[in-house]
Amino acid sequence: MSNQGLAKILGEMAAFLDMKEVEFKPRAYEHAAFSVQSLEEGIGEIYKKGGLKALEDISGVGQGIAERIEEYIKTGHIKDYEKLKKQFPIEVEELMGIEGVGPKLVKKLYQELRIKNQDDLERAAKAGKLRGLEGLGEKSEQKILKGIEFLRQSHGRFLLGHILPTVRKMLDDLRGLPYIKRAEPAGSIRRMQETVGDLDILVISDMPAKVMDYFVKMSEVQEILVKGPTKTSVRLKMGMNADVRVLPPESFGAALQYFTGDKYHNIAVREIAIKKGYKLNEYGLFKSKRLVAGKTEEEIYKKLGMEWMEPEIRTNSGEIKSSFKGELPRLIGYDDLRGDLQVQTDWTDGEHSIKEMAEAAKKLGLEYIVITDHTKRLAMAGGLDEKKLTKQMAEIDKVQKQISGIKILKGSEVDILKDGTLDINDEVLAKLDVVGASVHSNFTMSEIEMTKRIIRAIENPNIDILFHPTGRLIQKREPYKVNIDELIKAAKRTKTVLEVNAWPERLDLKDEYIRKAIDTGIKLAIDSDAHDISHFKFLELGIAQARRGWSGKKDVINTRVWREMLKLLK
DNA sequence: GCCGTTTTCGGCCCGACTGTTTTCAGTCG
Repeated sequence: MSNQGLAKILGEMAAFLDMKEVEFKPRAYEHAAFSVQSLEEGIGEIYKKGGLKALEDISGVGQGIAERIEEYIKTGHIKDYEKLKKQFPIEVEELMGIEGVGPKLVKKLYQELRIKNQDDLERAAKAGKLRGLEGLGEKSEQKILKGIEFLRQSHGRFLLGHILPTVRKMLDDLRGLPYIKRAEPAGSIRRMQETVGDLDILVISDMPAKVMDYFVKMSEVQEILVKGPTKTSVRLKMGMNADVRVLPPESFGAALQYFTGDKYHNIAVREIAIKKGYKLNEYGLFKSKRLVAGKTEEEIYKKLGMEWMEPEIRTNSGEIKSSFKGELPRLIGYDDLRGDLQVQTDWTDGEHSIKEMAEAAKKLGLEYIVITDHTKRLAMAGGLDEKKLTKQMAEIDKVQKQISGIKILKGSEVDILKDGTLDINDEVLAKLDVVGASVHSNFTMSEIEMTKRIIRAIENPNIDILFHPTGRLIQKREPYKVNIDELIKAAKRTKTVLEVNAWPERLDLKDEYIRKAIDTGIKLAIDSDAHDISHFKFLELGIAQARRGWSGKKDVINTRVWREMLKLLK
């Protein structure tokens, strides 16, 4: 039993109900599936702790779906699901994953051609069997084959840190054109989500046709998917899809609003608009046919009785309520960091010397860095032992004398051993300015053991920060099993800072945990984990992560000058 | 089936583009 498994069943039920042309229920099951998918806690745990009531507290889960989830937890099956599956013995999610294939087509394909999965569909399309069906021609066949091909070679979503440079280059190019007055990214990129499905660009121009012609010929573009006067979609060479929409200036704020919030934020805002007697779309906020707001996002939110809110928090997770109350958080700004508390050098697995790293950090406007090379258990990285660490402290003193305008603090990324002890003795740790601790081994322990292990480590009075607290690598490695509530409690009790590691694959803590941590009153550190002079730029991603977790400047210790920052450590 | 900044009943987001159609259904975001 798993959240993923349950979410898949609920998602399939939504699709089956769509195929049966049942009204409204498909959306309800879809919503529930999405919520279950993004749950932090195991569904079994939630049920064990709070029963049916706790299940109903999940967004989009009411009495009916809660009972079916209970049935799933207790028996491993959902009868209603199995009934539907019997009617349609189809890999419905697999089929609908193909671009251009929806529930109606799946139904037709099954009823007419007994197509049950992607392989069946590919075979039928290649054999030219689809074109005979009502409403389908040769082009549909080709489109489906292309969609299957794309699905095979793409891994779906892209890491924000990997695509951001390309996106910014494209935006710069567009902004350089004389007939483009403004070009802004929207969607998950504007929200700075950790992964991005596609790129949405909004443009103001009097010459939409020229914009579209230019756009589809950009060097990043591989092929055109859709080309119209206001909307064009392409596939980029990097594998991601990109959309451009051209809008009149009086609608630009409305379009930004419309295309920035995630689906659930948008639905919620549009419903509020309806209740207040308006209609909200990408062209503006309308009272009957009259445009009442649209030029800026601010005026739209204001007309609806809300305050403008930062894109990063538009996920319908409390921001709308806060906005009505005028209690939106003041998020940490992208220029607020003064230092970086995790930096590796060529003393272990970094590329550059202490001096080179310090100079690069200074160039980026940082006031201080902490040198935190690995310790001896990480033999692979040439981890330092007590003797070498002591030697490095002397070296830092030496380098500090050669460089001004940046403070180099002494630190370490100490390994947390299997039993929660550390691989460097307390006497040496006590001499360092900042000590971070990390788990780099034995990832597969039970949750109880892992939680105990980490808590034991942070109980050490020398450990100031827990680095990359859950150990996940996005799309590569699951976080190790650790009870985050227990960990947060222990961090609070021991005054341990939790890291928001800004490495594109890590972004660890994740946003929900950041919110939990700061609600508990825990301080955070946003670190680049730089192993190279080019890695300090990752700090932006860490700040974005912190913003999505609603953190303010005051929650992050490295927004302070270094002397003040040190005072916040144990 | 869910849900409540007018609701515990009566609603449920909205428009662009495509392919196959002579007026629209399906899909997408």
